[in-house]
Amino acid sequence: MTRRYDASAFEPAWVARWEDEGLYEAVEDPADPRPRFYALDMFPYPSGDLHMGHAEAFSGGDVVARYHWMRGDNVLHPIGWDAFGLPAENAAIKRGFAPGPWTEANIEQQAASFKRMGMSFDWSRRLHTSDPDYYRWTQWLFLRFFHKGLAYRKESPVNWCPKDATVLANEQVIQGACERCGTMVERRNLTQWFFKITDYAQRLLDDADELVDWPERVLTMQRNWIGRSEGAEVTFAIEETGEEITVFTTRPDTLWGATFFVFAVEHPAVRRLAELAGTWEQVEPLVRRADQTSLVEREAADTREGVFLGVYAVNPVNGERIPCYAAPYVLTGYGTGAIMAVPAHDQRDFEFARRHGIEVRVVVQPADDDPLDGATMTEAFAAEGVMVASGPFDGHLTPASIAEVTTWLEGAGRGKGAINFRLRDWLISRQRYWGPPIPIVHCPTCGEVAVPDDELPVRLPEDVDFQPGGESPLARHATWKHVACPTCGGEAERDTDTLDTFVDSSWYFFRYCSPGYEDGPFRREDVDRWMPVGQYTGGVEHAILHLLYSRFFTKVLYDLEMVGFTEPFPRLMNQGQVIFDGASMSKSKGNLVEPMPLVQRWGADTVRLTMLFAGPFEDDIDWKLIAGDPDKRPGVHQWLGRVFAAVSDAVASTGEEPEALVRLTHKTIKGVTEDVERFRLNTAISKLMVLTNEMRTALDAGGGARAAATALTQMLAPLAPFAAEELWRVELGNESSVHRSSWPVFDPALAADTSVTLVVQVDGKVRDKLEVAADITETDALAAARASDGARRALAGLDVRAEIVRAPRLVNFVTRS
RNA sequence: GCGAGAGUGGCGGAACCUGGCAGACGCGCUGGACUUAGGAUCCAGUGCCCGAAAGGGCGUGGGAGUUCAAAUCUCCCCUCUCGCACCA
Repeated sequence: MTRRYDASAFEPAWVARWEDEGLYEAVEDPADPRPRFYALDMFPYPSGDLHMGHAEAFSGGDVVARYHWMRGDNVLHPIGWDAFGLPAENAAIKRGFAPGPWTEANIEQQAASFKRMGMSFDWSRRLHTSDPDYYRWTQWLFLRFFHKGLAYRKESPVNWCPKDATVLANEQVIQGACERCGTMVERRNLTQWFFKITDYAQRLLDDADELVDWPERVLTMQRNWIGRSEGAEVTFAIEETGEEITVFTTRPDTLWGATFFVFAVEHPAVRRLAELAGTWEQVEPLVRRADQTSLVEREAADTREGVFLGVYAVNPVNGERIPCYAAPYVLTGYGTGAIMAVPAHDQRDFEFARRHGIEVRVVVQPADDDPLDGATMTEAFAAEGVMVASGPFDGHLTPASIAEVTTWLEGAGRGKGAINFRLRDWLISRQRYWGPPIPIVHCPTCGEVAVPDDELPVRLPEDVDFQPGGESPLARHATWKHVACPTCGGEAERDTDTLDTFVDSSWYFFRYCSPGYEDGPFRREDVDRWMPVGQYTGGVEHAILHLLYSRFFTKVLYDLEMVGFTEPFPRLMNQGQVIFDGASMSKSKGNLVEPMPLVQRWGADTVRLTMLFAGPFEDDIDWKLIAGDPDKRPGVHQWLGRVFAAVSDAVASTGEEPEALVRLTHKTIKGVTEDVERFRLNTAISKLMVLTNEMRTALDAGGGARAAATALTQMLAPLAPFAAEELWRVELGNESSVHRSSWPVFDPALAADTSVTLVVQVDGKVRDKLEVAADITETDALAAARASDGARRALAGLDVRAEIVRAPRLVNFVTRS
C-alpha cells in the first residue's frame, strides 16, 4: 500500500523509543574495537528557546554523528549548556527573574526542543557550566593557571561597558562597542585579572598552520588577531633626565630618518617629563580628554593631534636630539607605548610632521625612480629602496638591510631584534553576578591567596541583589566576602569578581569525556581516548573568542601534562548565519522565525532538510529567500512524501529491478558518501532526490525497487532520522534501528556507466551528442562522431585541420587555424 | 587602508578541487490531467534572442591571456559580503 507521509504520526514516538533503547550513548569500554569519533557541537546559551541558527548548526552536527555511527564508529555526541554569563543574566534581569531559575527553565525548554528535533545526543553526559559540580573545576583550573603564573592581577586601562557595568576582554569589543549590548565602550584604569595568553602567542600562531581542516577565513582572523610583527627594539635616552626609553620598530633601517619621538598620552613618563619641562599646562588637556572619551570617539577625533613635551630624545645611531611629543595616535597597549617617528617613511608620522612643522628626512630612496625630497614629498615612501644618509649603511638595499641594521644595533649595544604581538592578555574578571566566583582570598598580610582545592567550589550565593551597578554584586552581599585567610587565618576578603563566560566554555569539551568525574576536571585517559575532536561544528561568530581561548587552554593543559595533544579541534566546520531579508533576525525587528513552530507543523525532518538543502553549510541562509510562502508545503516535505510513496510501493513491487535503477543506486551511494564526508549536504540531498525520481519511474513501469528503497532509506537516515526510521522498521520490516545499520557500500563495477554521452564539437561548439559504450576506442569514437548528423551539417564545406579525441567523452573537430 | 571570501536563470543553488554537454536538484511560474476539491497529487514546459519547426545565434560581473576547448587556469579591473582597522 502506498504510504502517505504524516510526520506527526510517528516522530514523537521515535523520540521516546530511541531514548528507551539508549541508541546514542557512547561506549566507554576500552576493549570496544570500534574507532572512536567525537562529534562536537558548540554548546548553546540558554537565553530562550532554540532559534533558526541552532536548527541549522545542530542538524549539520547530527548528520556527522549519525553518519559515523553507521560507519561503525563508537561515537561521542554530547550536549550541554553555556549557562553562565551575560546573555543569560541580562535576559533574566530584563524579565524580572533570578538568573539561576530562569536559565534552568530555558535549558529544559531547549533540551525538549533538541529531543523533538531528533538530535542524537548522549544525554547521560549533559552538563551545565552553572552547576557547582562544573564550576568547581572551572575554579580549580583557574588556580592551576594562577599557580603557574598564567593568571595574574594588574591595574591597567581596560574596556568598560557602562550599560552592562562590567569590564570586557579586547575580544569582546567589536568596533569600539560592547559585543553584547552594542554600547560604546569606555576606557578605565582598573585592577583586573588576566590570563597570560600572550605567552602562547607564538605557539597559537605556529600551530594554526596544522589546522588545515579549518576554514581559511577563521585561520586568517586568528592570525590577524595575534598580529605578529618582526623588528627591533631600540633604546633612546631622554636628554634632560638621562632615562632610557625603548621603542619597537619594524623599520630599524629608517632609524637615521627619525626626526621626532612620540609617547602615548597614557605613558607614565608623560606627566613627569611635561612637569619637568614646564609644559604640563599644555599637555594636560590632551591627556585628560584621551582618558575620558570612548575608544571610538578617540579614533574618530583629530588623528594628528599632539603636544610638544619640551624635552628631547637622543637618537642612539647618530646622537641627534629630536623633540618628544605626546599624541593619541600612539597606542598605549602595543609595543612600549612610545615610538620613534620617521615621517619620510611612515604615513602616520608624515602627516603628524607636516601638521607640526617637523623635518621630513628621506633616508631610503627609490632604486629606479626620481629621488625624493623631504621638503616637497606629499606622502611617505614605504616601499623598498636604497638607504641614504644612514652612516655605515649608505647604499644598502632595504628590506634586506633591516636584518643588517638589527645585527649592527645588537653589536653596538643600542638595540636588539624583537618580535611584537598585537594580542593582549585575556581579561577574565567580570563585575557581574552570574559566573563562577574567582577562588582567591585577599589577605592584608599574605596578599593574593588561592582558595585550597578541597574548599572548592566557592559557591555563588543565591541571596544577592544581582542588579549590575559598577561593582560586583558579590561585593554588596553582607557576609559572603568575609573569610579567614587560608594561609594565616587572619581576617581577609574573597575576590568578589566572577570569571568571564568564555573561561567556562574553554574546557567544556574535556569534561564531556569524563562526566561526573570527582577527582579532577577530567581523567586524562578518557580525554586522550576521545580527543582531539573528530568534527567541531558551530557558528563563525566564535572565530576568535571561543576558538582562540580553547586552543590556549589546551596548550596550557598540555604543558601541565593533563592532556596529550596541543590542538583540541583539528577539523572545524562553521555554519553560516541565518538571516531574514538581508538582516539578522530579532524579535524587535519582528522577523524572527523559530524552528519549533515549524517542527510542530511540518515535522522535525522537514525543518532539518530545509536548513541543510538551502545551500552550502558554511554559507549564510536568507530565510526570506528559501522559505517561500509560509502557508505552503515546503519542497522538502513534498519530497519526503514522494520518498514514502516510493519506498512503500517498492516493498509491494514484485517486478525485476531495472538495470538503470541498480546502476543509479550504486552511483548515488558513491556520490552521497563523498558528499557527506565533505559536508556537502545540499548536494547529497539532491542526489537522493534524483534516486527517488528514478525509483518512481521504475515502479510506474512495473519494475521493482527494493534494493534502491533500502539504500535510499539508509542514506536518508542521518539527514531525516525520523522518516528513515519509520520506513526502515515499519515499511521495510527491520527489527533494529536504521541508525545502527551499516552505511551502504557501492559496487564500483555497478557505479560505473556502461554507456556515456559522447559530445561532438566543431571548433569547440557542441554540434551533436551520441550515446556510446563507455569503453569505446578512440578510432570508433572518431568514426561515430564524423558520421553524426550534427558534425556533417556543421562541417559541410570546411577543412578539418585537427581532431581532438577524448574517448568516450568528446570529439572536437578543429577547422580554424 | 589591510586581509579573507564571493559574483552563474525570476529565486536558493549545481558544475570549479580534476578545463571537455553550463544551469543538476529544489522553489517559483506557464499549460494540462485527475479528483472524495487537498498543505493535494501527477504529467509537460521553463537561461535569453530569432524561428511554425528543424535549426541557429548569444550566454556564468567586465576586459585580456593560455588552450583544439575556459564558469573552471593566469593577469588586470569593477561590485558586493565579512573580518581587522593609527599595531609603529
